[in-house]
Amino acid sequence: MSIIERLKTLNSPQQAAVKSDAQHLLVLAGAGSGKTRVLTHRISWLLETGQAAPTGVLAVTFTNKAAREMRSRVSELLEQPVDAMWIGTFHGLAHRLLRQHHLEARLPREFQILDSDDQLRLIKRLFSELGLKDSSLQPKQAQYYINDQKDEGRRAEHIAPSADPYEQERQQVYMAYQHACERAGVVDFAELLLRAHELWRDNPALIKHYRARFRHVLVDEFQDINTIQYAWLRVLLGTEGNLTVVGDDDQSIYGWRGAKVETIQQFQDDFPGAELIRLEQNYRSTQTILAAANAVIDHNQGRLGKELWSEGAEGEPVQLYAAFNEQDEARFVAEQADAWIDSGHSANDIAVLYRSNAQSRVLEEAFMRVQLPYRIYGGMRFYERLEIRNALAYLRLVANTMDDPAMERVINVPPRGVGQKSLDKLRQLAREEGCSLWDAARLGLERKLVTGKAVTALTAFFQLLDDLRASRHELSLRQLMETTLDMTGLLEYHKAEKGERGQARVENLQELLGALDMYEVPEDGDPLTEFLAEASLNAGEGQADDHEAAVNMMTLHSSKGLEFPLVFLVGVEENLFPHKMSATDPQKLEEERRLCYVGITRAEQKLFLTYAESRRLYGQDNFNPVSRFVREIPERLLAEVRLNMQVSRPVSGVALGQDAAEGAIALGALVRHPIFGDGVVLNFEGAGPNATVQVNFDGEGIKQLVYQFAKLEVIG
DNA sequence: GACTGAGACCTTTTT
DNA sequence: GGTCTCAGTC
Repeated sequence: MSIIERLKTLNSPQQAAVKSDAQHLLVLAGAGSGKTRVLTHRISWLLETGQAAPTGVLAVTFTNKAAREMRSRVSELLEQPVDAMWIGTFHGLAHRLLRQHHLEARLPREFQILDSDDQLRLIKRLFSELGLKDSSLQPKQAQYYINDQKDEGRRAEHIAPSADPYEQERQQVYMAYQHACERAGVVDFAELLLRAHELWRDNPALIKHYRARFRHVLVDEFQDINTIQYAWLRVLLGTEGNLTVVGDDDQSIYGWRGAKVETIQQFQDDFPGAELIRLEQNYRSTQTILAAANAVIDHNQGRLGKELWSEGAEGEPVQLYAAFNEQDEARFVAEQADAWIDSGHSANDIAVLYRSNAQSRVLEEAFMRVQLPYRIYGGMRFYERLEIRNALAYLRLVANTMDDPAMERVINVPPRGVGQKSLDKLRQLAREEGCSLWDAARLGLERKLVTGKAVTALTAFFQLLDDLRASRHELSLRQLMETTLDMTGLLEYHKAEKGERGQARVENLQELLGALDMYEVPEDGDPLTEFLAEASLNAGEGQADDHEAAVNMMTLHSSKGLEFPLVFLVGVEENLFPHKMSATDPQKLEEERRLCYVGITRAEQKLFLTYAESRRLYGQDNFNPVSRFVREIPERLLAEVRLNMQVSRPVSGVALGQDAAEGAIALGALVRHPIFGDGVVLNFEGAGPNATVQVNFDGEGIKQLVYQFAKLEVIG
């Protein structure tokens, strides 16, 4: 298809965005408005009109998935591979730069990437070294602190000393952590970005080269950008570079990990004269669903402003179901999903979205009960599994003996008799000598600091690793890994684990061997180093999808970017959604609202909102009112689902009250009390004249009433 | 080094 | 309520 023909498939704002010759362009792309289409068409437009060479384009995303999709769609449009183009994630591109310029970046050639888990382990170790074991500061918090600082571009030595002891400890850990990373030649995720920024900022010749090269920079999901990523881009752009950003301030939901909505909101202040194009026509949802989404997000302040519209069908009202507890809610969702599938739809077309992972359990049970297949997004990913990390840690040591986190991980896995005592001695020695744990272990052997079992164990360990290191370039990656698994006994060790766990681990290790077989060795760079980096940067999708059709269950966060004909948004209750952690802070509350907007706009045809009058969470019963977000949806768009059925009791073995049995009043019924007003029936106790009823009254809370005196009027 | 019990934790997640 | 971590014991 020619460029002209292709442009005709776009609507007019989309065309304007593709063809714009503004130096700085902000495309405000609402949910389902063809954001990726615009981005990919714009890249191919720039190339085909000769405004840019393939080597002159830098396109950045946040996830590997998005990067892959962009690459394949651009390649499809251009009908040729686009290998010359730099399309990737912020971390991936930063990594590429640092490899190419490791000298200027003051990094060892074979630096390795430290992922979150190893980062935390390292911090824990530093805690004991620094004597912070009993501190009120937790290793996890220190980890967040360090990453936050790096995301803001702050180095430990640049932070002004604080008088606050707690703050001092955090700074102390940051400092020690940084030194440990440098010694080991490892770089964490945030460090990739920070280093890449410093690399460009501090090397005028280098940045001059890249500025001349990347004349066109394009950024996807710009609302998710953090401080250091933005700084990195701005260094690259200088005054001459062309920048296109695509994003939606209403879908900014990652503020809690450093993303700054303000950056997109103030784009036109940073780049005066920037062109702003809004994509507001939605190709995904019914008009009713869009109206609901618009109504909710309209309650936020400081938006760039945008109103989604559609030429599509008006569609059904949004269904609202008031369950009386979380069991009932889950049962309702499972039954509705089942009915929809029975009417000829695929389970794949259904999504159940929740605010927090803790909610998934009850839903899973309900789905199992009606025997509906489901699949849960998120969770442990391939390269995060223990056995995989153990195996890769050996390879990391083969690549770089300075890698202390790797050494710590495998020095006694599988157990070979280097216990806590010996290990402590070796750590101590490493500290004294200022050397790696590897070298310390060598020294320890020489100086006979370790005894008995540890001596034979370490001798064998070094023999093995030296052999592996020597044969590293003769063997393929697979052979190297196979030999490692075999000689270290790691495979045997995991095989011996009891139950299905052992078997699953062995299977995963075999899959790892398969992955090494399939790995395409890059033209430049060392295969092993490149593979290890790839494993960290692209930890792998969730569990491999079996090809059976299944209902999709996931958090609202992981639903961003996806769409489904039928969506259940469950647990729309105050304290759960918006989450109580966000209730007091207006900024956080707005982010929750954006999360709600994201959730609603996932739905194409039909949307259910459900909430529970009573919810058991962390072993406690909670009675939360319906979420404010529901109340922000105009009533004309909502339809309350009333089930014409007997609601089963959650607690077994307690007889229903006499009157209840007669049908005068049911669990979940709406009742009116002369004094307390309206409420919902939560529970019955006992039978006969002394039967009591528990009612959750609006504004009054929960009351226990003796039924025969309560003068309750059933109103729904 | 494996097992056990007490205690702490409990929002969202990518790279 | 469930899970995970850590310290203590065999």
